[in-house]
Amino acid sequence: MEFKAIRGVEDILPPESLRFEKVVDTFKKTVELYGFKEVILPIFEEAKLFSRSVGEATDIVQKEMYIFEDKGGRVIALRPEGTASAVRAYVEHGVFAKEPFTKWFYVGPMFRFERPQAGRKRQFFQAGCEVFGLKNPGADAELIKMASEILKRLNVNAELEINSIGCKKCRPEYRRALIEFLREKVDSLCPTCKERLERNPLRVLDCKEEGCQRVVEGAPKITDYLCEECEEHYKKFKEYLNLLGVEFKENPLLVRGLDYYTKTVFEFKSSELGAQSTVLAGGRYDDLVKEIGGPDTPALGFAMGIDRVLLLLPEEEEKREGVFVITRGDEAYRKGLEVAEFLRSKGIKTQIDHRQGSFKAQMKAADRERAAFAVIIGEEEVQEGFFSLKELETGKQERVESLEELLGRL
RNA sequence: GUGGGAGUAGCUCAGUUGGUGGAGCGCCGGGUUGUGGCCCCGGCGGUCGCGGGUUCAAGUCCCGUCUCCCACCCCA
Repeated sequence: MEFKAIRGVEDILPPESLRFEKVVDTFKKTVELYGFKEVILPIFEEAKLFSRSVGEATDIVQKEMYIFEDKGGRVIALRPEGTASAVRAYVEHGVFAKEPFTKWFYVGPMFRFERPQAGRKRQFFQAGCEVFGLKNPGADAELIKMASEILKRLNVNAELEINSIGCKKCRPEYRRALIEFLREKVDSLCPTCKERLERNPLRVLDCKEEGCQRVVEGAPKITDYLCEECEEHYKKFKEYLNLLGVEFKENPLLVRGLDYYTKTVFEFKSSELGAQSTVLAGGRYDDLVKEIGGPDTPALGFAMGIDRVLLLLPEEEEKREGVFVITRGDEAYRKGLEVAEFLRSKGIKTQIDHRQGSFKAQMKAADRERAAFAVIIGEEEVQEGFFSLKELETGKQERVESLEELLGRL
């Protein structure tokens, strides 16, 4: 085969595409219930936007971005995530000046140059939400409640883990304490963690290496180092989660891979997914809007991995719907074309068999297309001026005299 | 980027010590000159991922390469 989709990029054909749409539709309907409105954001941005927001030191920026120079000499990156663009748009259009708080959602492809695996493609799809202008812990709790509602409606079982990673006031102190602790045990750490120690010590906390995990068990906990404001926020946040009936597990080792997070972080994980188990995750990022050039504005959000949700969705049988028109002979075919258009004009999904094969072949097609009814027009029907209407589920067939009567029977 | 497994019909997979490639499902047709699903019969369908090598002879052995899967890593 000469042409193939490139590595890590895949086509989504029917019926999979129908399930994809169902996931997006469920997401949209749920978040709209909470007052979120859609933003449609560009797929590429100035590369600098991502190094600034996601973090210069992160793997996403260091080795996973698709970067190229356009013909105008601009350094462009395909977006590896959605939050950076949302924040940029929020600042660029002065949205903060128009409304006290903002709730946005977006859906679309993201790009990361990684080794492909199930649940990890180079082009993958996220549906995400962002909230700007709310510092209240109730907003955190409601956002997570909404996220759990989306998953529930999709019948996805996932466990929620939460943590607080503090703010720019208290995190540096914890960071110092952690580095100090880890330096003493440096010999027991894996090679990657030895490197992480100085540059990004929090990442050592969720290393899977057994030796590192044993070290981490005795390490200082971020939650013991939170400043008064962060501690109060975390406490209230948990209270509201309980109030809203959201089950969660506190995980003091939960840190996120992107630099912009502050205070609340959370992750929904599924045990049915193997290594790529995170289905939906996010957190608060109170400093990012200012970092991108806007006013000091608290914010929070999450993204859901649509491809991963799709892996968890059961395949279901397609429901019978609509009409399939079967004809025999030229005059009947002409009549059939008219009937099909008539039914469509009344909002009824209708197909007609253009192949002019045997009744048997056409009936088979009607069944395969999962039509609810077959309208049969043959010689007899043309001569006497009626239609035969067959209900495919039951096999019952009846004589229908007019288009109006046909419509009434469907 | 590292380590491991796998690529044979549209799909799921057999294929022995190297000797002219099979099944089930699906698709098309017939059994029913006007009727789907169940059953029976027949048919279409293959560059054995790709390239090279060994051999009289390669799906099978060797080398390279691409893709998928698993783990590391990363993350939604």
